[in-house]
Amino acid sequence: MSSLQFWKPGTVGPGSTLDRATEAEGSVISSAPIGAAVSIQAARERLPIFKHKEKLLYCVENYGVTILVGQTGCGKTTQLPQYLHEAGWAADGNVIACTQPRRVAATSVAARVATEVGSILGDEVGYTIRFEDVSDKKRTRILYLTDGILFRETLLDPLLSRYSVVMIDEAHERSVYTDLMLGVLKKIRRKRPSLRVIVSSATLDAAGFLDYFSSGNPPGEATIVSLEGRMYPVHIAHLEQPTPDYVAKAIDVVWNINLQRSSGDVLVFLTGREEIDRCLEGLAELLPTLPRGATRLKLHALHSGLPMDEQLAAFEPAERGFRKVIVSTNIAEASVTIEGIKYVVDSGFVKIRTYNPTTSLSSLSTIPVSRASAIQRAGRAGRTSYGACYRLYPASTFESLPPTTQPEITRTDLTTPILQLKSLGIDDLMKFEWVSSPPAEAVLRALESLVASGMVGEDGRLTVIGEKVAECPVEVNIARMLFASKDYQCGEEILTIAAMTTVQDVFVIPDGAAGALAELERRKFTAEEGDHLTLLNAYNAFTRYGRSSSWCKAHALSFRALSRAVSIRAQLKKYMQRFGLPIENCQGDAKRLRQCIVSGYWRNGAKWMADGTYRSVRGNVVLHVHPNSVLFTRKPRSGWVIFHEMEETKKTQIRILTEIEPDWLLEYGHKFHDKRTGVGVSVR
DNA sequence: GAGCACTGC
Repeated sequence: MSSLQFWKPGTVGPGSTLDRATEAEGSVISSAPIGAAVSIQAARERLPIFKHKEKLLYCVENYGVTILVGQTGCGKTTQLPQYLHEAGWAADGNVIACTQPRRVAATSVAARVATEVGSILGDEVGYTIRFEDVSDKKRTRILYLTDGILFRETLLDPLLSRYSVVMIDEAHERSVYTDLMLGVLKKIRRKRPSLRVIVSSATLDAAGFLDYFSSGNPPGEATIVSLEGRMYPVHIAHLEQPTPDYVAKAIDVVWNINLQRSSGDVLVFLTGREEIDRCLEGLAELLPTLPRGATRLKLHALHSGLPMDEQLAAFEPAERGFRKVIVSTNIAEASVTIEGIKYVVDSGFVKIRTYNPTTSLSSLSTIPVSRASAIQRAGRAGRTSYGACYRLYPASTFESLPPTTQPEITRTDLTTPILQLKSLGIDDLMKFEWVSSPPAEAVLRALESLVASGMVGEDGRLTVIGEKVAECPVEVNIARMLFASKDYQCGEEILTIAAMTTVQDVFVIPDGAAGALAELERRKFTAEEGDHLTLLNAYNAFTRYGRSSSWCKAHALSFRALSRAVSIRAQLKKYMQRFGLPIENCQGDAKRLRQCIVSGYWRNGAKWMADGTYRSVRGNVVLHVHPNSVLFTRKPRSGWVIFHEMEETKKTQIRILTEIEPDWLLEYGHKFHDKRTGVGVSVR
């Protein structure tokens, strides 16, 4: 067993967030004309330090766009909206909006600010997230919402006329909706210059946002505000040599931290469930060799696939005499904060989903993290006291990492975003000002698929059904299926299937012997026809047995997923009623149901092969059935299926399958054949 | 015959 002696001490470079974190608390406020002050570092050096919040107000009041740099904990999210309120920005019925990429952030921040203001949550201060609107249309002055909700609001009110200020918080995370919102806000400000925009980021790439808003606009002035957060210094150490196996190295390092370093919990960043389990097994094997008198270890896994109670267990403080070790995915980088972490072990890798528009395949691959991510991970060690971060790669590797992660909009399926942009009247997508442009191929393929599915006409404009589908908060294929349910008289069941395919991880599979048990439980719901109907059975059983969490546990179902499906179903039901779609029961006619599913997913047909794999109708790709499918072990009687989605991991896998008749595919293939190549679906 | 990073409407 090696010791920690080989660690080469080092610090993060000047100008990085961590470096600045060691500075005294206080706020730096700067203002400079657009174009002149593109460098935030330069602006910081030039400009005076103010400690009075009035100065902050002044800056925002005078200029249209504000770029805000401040790391977690500096109070930008909670304080700035309050300053704006005090300064009168919420007068005359105006609302100050602050967007968050995640639901938990929107709710928890709103609760805190409501307390600080001395108001009841939902009165002067409120929040809006999907399924939950805790705000008052007349009384709420400061509103926290998810960026997805605000984007949806632009579909109804294209100028966002109820807001005087929109603050896009955590913009550095660059979620799809953050990027779409920024694009739309730039457009809105041309028509309504009185709308103030604040873009808030924890990393220094914020200067890019300033460039974005200033380009193509008449000369004006923008403001750069920089707030310093309160954080403790974190000592950074790198490996001298790269390691061939970072999981083994992580085990080694955690073990040595425990033997050689003072008390404090350890957080390990790995990429996925498999690595986490391997790391925890390795540590568990070492436990019997722990010297007498050494601190004992309490081991926790943390990833989104775990049931809620197991996730929460990782947040509980360890018992006296124990050191907590949490082995986590990227979920601990930004989504959750764990108190008491003093040591971070960073593999330097992350699993990321990318979409290939040419093959319409999304794949999950392990890639090196960005420098911004590595800094963010290290920062997790310095929230309650000084800490240390052990990077399982050399310092030279850190320097060669990309500065930031590729924005999601550049590596995702654009079908839904483009449908929504068109609904906003943005028809010429080549002229839309993206913060980061997605690949042209991705835009073209998305347009093609919208034309093929009848959402967009040959003129490039939305069709009547396209307008309606754009309003529905589901993907296009599901919306098509909902609309088709009128013809097949099965709205009630299709509504459930739509909700159940939207949530993931319905069937819980515990490890080991319990896994086999879960498999047996799942068979109770199995429908011969395939996974869609199996999901329908599970949902119906869930509601029949009182939506109880203990019932779910006994039947290896995820209570969280099913509860979410109930909410989504209720929301989609409202849309169906609004569009005058009947919600009829199919009277047990599974054939009608399956035909209705094909109406949305006819492009996802596949043919069974003798070796147990499938071939896709489009492209003749070799497909493997996901082990979770009820058709994993069975040949479909007709030899044909349609599937909900395909994904590339080690192999190309298809999930959620239903057996169909091949001529159903032909029916839709003729109706909506591929306009570009002139080739329809061939079923032979 | 075997597996899924994380969000959001």
